[in-house]
Amino acid sequence: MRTPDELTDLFRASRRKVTAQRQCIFRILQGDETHPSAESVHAAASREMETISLKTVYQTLHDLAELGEIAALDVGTGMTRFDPNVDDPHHHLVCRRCGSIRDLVVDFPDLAVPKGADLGFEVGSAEVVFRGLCPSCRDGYRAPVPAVAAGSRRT
Amino acid sequence: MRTPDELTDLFRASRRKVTAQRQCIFRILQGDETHPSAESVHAAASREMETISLKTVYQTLHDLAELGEIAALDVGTGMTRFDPNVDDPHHHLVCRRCGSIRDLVVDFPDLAVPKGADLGFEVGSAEVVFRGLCPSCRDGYRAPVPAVAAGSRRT
DNA sequence: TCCATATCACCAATGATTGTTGTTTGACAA
DNA sequence: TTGTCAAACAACAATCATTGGTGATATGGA
Repeated sequence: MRTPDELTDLFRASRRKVTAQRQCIFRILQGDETHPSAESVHAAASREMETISLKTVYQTLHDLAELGEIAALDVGTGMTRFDPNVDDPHHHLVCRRCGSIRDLVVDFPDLAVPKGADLGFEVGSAEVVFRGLCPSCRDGYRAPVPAVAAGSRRT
Repeated sequence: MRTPDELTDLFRASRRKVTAQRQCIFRILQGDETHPSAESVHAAASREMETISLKTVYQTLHDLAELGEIAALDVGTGMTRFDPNVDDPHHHLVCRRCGSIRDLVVDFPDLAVPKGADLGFEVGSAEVVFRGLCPSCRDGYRAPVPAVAAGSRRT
């Protein structure tokens, strides 16, 4: 993701308006490696702007995703997670207890659909999700698992 | 997944009851390679049993997943998809237009988190999702995209 | 500064999934 | 076969993440 200032220009160039709320969200995402949900971003933004609405946060996150400045991930934690790191290709480690996500910047050279095995699919991209336990959860720390969508029961 | 008869025994052995509804679901899943959603299974079951409730379908699918007889997948199509093929390890091809899923039985030997790169994570499993267009969608066929969860807008 | 329009905050709606409740039914033993 | 009881059923309401209206406000180029 670019800097808040660059994003300001980018938004104006794409006929989008730059509001105080959006700049606040830009700043929050800047350097955030926690792969926050919309809700998390809203919580952080609310600390700076009491009245910012969740809808505004969703809107801005979608705009950023549309511009390719952040990536929207669905790794089965019940909420869409947003990843400001779109500059170097990477995969993800997902904690199956608390849902925390870490980037894994490793290239798997042979990760491609073998010729003839694609069943006619026109394959565009590959994502790898490693599931396991994050250091905290592995060490038996029982943090309250963040509220998770009704339907995201994992096995 | 085992045969309906074997599943009957397995359910009894695990103190679960075997009802007509459950056996109907066993039969529907048997050999199904479409990675159906709970809703799809319910639609198929309704053809045999008018009054079967969606809740019952969810319950049985969860039981089967708990027993390891089917796998619950979240590949970002907005609904949990269920995969009766748990016997040979495989990955998935997901159509980004219509959400159809195909198995890809290919082993990627170097697919592992390199030592030292795991950030303290205790990694248990790896899933690969290839995204692209299925043959129908690639050929320009514009099937009505199945209704998708509100929050599953993909970029 | 002014205007067209994007964005805001608030509230209601949506869709997948789960909780609740009162009734039915499978499993197992007498 | 029948009695018993917990498990499972169907119907309905609730939940959670996310999105759709709507009237008011603020942005950015002229």
